[in-house]
Amino acid sequence: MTVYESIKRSIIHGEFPPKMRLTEEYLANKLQTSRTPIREALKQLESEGLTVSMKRGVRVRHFTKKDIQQIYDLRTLLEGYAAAQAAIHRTENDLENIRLANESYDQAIDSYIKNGETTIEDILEINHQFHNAVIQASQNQHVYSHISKVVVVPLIFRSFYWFNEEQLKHSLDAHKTLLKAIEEQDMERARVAMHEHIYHGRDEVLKQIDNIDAQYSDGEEIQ
Amino acid sequence: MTVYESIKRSIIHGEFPPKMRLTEEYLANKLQTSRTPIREALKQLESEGLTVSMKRGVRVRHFTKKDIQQIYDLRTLLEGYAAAQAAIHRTENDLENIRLANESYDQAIDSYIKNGETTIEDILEINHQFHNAVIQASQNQHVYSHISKVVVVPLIFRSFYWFNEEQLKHSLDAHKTLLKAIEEQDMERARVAMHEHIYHGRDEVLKQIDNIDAQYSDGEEIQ
DNA sequence: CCTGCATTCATTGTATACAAACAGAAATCA
DNA sequence: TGATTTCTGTTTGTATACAATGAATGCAGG
Repeated sequence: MTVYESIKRSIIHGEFPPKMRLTEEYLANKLQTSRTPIREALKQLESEGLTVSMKRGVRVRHFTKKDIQQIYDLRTLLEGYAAAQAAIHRTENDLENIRLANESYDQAIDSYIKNGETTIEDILEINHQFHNAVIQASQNQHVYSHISKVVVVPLIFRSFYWFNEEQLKHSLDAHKTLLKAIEEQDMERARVAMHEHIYHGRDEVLKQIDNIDAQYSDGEEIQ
Repeated sequence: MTVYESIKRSIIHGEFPPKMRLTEEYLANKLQTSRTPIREALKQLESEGLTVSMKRGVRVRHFTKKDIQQIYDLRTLLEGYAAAQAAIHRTENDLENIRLANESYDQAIDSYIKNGETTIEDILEINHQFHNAVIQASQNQHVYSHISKVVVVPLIFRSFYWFNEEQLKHSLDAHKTLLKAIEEQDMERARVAMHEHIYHGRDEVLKQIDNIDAQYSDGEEIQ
């Protein structure tokens, strides 16, 4: 794992919480390396928006509720577009990949509900694979980099997630609707299916944020 | 000007042409600095997609015609969204900024046509200000970072641009239509106006690329 | 007690030395 | 001759020393 990936992981997993100051020496010590690779990694993280730098030093970015809303709006737009394009441009091979990811997702949720070995982390990962398969099928190489930027942020709130059986099944249904629309090359239905799917996720996350913690109100600004 | 800005500028202005290898020492020499700041800048540029790194070293990214098409599609999507949001959410202050930028644009084009002191570079800059004013009015802080990523790439082909009187006036009309839609809070008309505006630009750039140079065919891949 | 200034400390910015890795040339052997 | 290996030079990766710069602290004067 590179230095960059390691820091990113720590941010996403909440080990480095929002607003935490990241000094170079601290990170260098923690990751058993020198400051040079740390600085490079921090520059990358900053241009991806996961950190903010001030006159002196850099902090983990704090996202307000408003940020989450806006980021989800962009994600809806971008993934909706990807789904619509996938409906038109998908090859047979792409279709096969989406079907496979869909099956894995089906099984994972089944296993999770039946108290199998599957964890929430597994489900998130397989969900991610399904979405990636759709993006791949859109045949637009550039859309991926934009989507990955908006996908990461809500993961920071992962610890809040609470998936009940109903939500998971709802999500599975959404994937199936989407798959069908892409199979039938129905651009608009694909877009709408993706829109609804993501908006549903957005609502869930926002609800959780509201319930569990008040520190994400819009009042506070990113330092 | 920071090291990062300087390298970026050189890429955009074609001084560092596509596929050119950028060695750290060369850049350090050229910019009269050491390798450390150069490496940081290169990492940033890479995560913005302006360079590609190989096993050894980094090169200026080469964009094919297909890349340009896809990037313009994304720009259309994103700026169209920004325009629609601006129509709903713009404040009076935003409106004033857009109007001002529009006026500057009007004057600049007038001056350019009448062989005033205004250059194409000036017009590009003022056009940019107008678009930024619209993005600002959308009230979505995050959309800007995505748009700036897709706006930069076509600039690399700036040397191909050929603006005739007709095109400039067409562009000015488009801005005015957009401004009106935003004034009247007509979301859909704002979106459509922006879509058409950008698609027009896209067509022009693609036409120029076709005419002037054959090296951007899809066959070649980015090394 | 508060405000402005100076000193001190922590941390970042930059340069540079050295180690590691890769690419290309040269040499060796079949 | 052609393939494979070894050697060599160039360029990147990492560590570290030192310089520069904010931030914090304390002190003096109003």
